Amino acid sequence: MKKPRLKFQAPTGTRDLLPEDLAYYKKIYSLAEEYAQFYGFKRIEPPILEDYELFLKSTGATTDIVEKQMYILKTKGGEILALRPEFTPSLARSYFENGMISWPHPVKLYTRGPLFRYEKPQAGRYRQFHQINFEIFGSKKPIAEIEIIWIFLKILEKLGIKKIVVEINSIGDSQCRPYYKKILTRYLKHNQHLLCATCKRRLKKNPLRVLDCKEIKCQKVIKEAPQIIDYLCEECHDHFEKVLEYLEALQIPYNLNPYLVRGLDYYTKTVFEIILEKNLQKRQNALAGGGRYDGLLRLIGKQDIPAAGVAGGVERIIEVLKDNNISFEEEQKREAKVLIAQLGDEAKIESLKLIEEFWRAKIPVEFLLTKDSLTNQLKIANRKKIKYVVIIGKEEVIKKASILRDMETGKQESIQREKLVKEIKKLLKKNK
RNA sequence: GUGGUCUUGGUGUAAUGGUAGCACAAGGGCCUGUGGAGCCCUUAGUGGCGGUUCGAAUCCGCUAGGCCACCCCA
Repeated sequence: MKKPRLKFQAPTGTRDLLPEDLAYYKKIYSLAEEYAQFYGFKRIEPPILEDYELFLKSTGATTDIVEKQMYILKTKGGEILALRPEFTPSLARSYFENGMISWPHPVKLYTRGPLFRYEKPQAGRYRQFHQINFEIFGSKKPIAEIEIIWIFLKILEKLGIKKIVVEINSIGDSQCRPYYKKILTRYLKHNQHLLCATCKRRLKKNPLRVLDCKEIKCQKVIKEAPQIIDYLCEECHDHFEKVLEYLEALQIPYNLNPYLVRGLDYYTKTVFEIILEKNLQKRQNALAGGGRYDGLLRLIGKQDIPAAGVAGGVERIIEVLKDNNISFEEEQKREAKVLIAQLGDEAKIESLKLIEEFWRAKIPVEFLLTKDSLTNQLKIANRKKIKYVVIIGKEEVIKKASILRDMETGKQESIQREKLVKEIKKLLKKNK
């Protein structure tokens, strides 16, 4: 693959979504929306731009996303804004700003749309990408996590994606994590000389992230490291146990991965990724990720509101669909069975009026107002395999008539203009 | 951020240092009011910059972009 060397082209990592691409998006969005509605998630649409600090405070200053992946811009007025790199902070902000705190709880929100992260593009990764996102605000019950995982798995299932695993872990909360952090840090410091350079840095800023490292030398250290699950406080422990129980009961395939910590700061207790079985080993290209973030809303608003959410990557899902030769093109291809051919200016004007009549009758029509020769119009009708052609010329305009030609039989008849649409409707019905 | 690899009309390709060619697509015509075939015409290309050379799509360097991997993640 290459790109045309035009003067202008889409910026790195962005692209035009063409009709065939959009067929996939449409399918995924409509399915997600159906689920959202059925499960009581209200759709909202936050702005693409947000205050830069929103992400700094919530996503976390030491995360990769904030540290190096955000598109940041300064407005004429001097505000510093960011193109949203994820949805959750926006939704949390919106929750407070729009007084959802007085809605019946839990408040369940669904959203979707483009997100932006400045990264090197590669398989299943773009700088502008799309997610579908489900959030539950106001419940600390473990079933909340299960509900969003369940919904997501069902959506994938309905799309025809199989062999999916939920990678899951608990990373504790403000009670137990600080303690674990201390223990882990002590352990890592002891073995600091064995760690890679990045991890030495992580050790100072965000020691949990060391567990995520895939460097072989770090892996050795990590293997022997104390695991968070052994240090969970009673509350977190019970919570996680319940989550796992639910997963078992629902027969959801999962993999308890004690090293899963995820790149965002705000998570508490449950964290998970939904991933293809075959990508499990390398933990590559998660289809979705999420977890619980009981501390996040406090950072944005004034109250402590427990919450959980999941975000799925639309491009990632499409990638899998394509790998499995699942396509939705057919649904998109609803070609017209009628073409209006015209001759002369009067007929062009008449055609527009006629097209509108077809629109009202909900009959899809093709037309070629920019063509002058009837030969060409018929040629195109033929190539597009359109069965009926309506021909309107000067004469027909004057006589308030029209010619209806059956392209398969070659027969044609003159029909009064006002009866035309009705007549075609009848014919189409018969043909079904 | 690091590394690999690729880039010729709209698409698919040919030309291995010496005339940038072919096929398809697109537009038009033969045939101003009747299609499917055929024939003809037109549009349109070596990503960009520089170097080597009498001469560069071809060799070299840089750059941009695509794809991929690492990192990280959706």
